Amino acid sequence: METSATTDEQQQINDWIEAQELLKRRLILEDDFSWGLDVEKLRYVGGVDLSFSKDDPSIACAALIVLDTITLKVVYQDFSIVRLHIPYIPGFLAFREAPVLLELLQTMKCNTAAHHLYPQLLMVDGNGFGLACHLGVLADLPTIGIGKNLHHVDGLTQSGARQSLKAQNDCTKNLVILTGNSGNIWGAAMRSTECSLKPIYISTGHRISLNTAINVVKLLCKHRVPEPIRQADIRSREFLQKHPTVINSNLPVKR
DNA sequence: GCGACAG
DNA sequence: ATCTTGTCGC
Repeated sequence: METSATTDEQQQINDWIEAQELLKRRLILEDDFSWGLDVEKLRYVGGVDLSFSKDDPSIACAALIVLDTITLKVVYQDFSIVRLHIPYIPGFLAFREAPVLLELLQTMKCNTAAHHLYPQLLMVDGNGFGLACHLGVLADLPTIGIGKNLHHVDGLTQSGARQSLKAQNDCTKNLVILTGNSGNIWGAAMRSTECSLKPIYISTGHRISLNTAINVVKLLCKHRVPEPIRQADIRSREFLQKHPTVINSNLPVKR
C-alpha cells in the first residue's frame, strides 16, 4: 500500500514535469505588448499573492489587486478564501497556487464594471520560471516573477547571488544578472531600496524581456517589494483575518 | 545517493 | 507561508 502511494506521488510529479515542459514551449521571452515603459500607456499593473491561516495551513486567502501606475493606488481588489489540496513542493508551486489565481483573473475579466481595469501586466510572487510562467501562459498575460528568496536551480544559490552583488566594483550598481551553470539566464538579483541589503529576485514570466521586467519593477518599487505584490500581500493577510471562516468551495474538490 | 529548495 | 517586540529612522 505504501509503495503504491509513493508511486502515485511520483506519477503526479511526472505529470507535472510533463505539463511544465509543454508550458515552456509556449513561453514568449521577449516584449509582446503595445505599451512601452510609459505610465500613460502602461496604466494598470496587477499583483497576486496568497496568505495562509496560522491555525490551518491548508486555508489560504488569494488576492488579485490592480494598481494605477500613475497614482500607485489600488483601483481593484478581489479575494478568495480557499482550501488547498495540493501540498507545497519546491519547483511545483504553480500547481498549488495557480488555479485560485486564474479564477480571480477570470472573474475580473467577466465583470463588465471592472473590465476596463483588467491588468496589462501581472506581478507574481515567486520566481518567474515557476508560477509566473505558468500563470502568464494560462492567462495569456505578460508576467513578472518577484521572489523574496531564490529557488536554487542550475547551480544558483542565494548566498552566491548576494556575493555577486557585494563583489561588484561599481558601487552604484545594485543589480546582478543571474546566470546558471548551463549558461542560461534565470533572472536578476536587485537591491530595490538603498536601505535593504537583502535583494529581491526578478525573473521573466511570459511575454516580457528581463530588461523590461527590471525596469517595470524599478518603476513600481516604493519599498523593497514592488507595490502590486506588496499590496496583494498586505491585503490578502488582512482579508483572511477579517473573514476567517468564509471558505470558497467552488474549486475542484477531491472526492 | 543525499541534500538544497520559490510559497 | 507562519510563529514574533521593540526599535531605529524618515
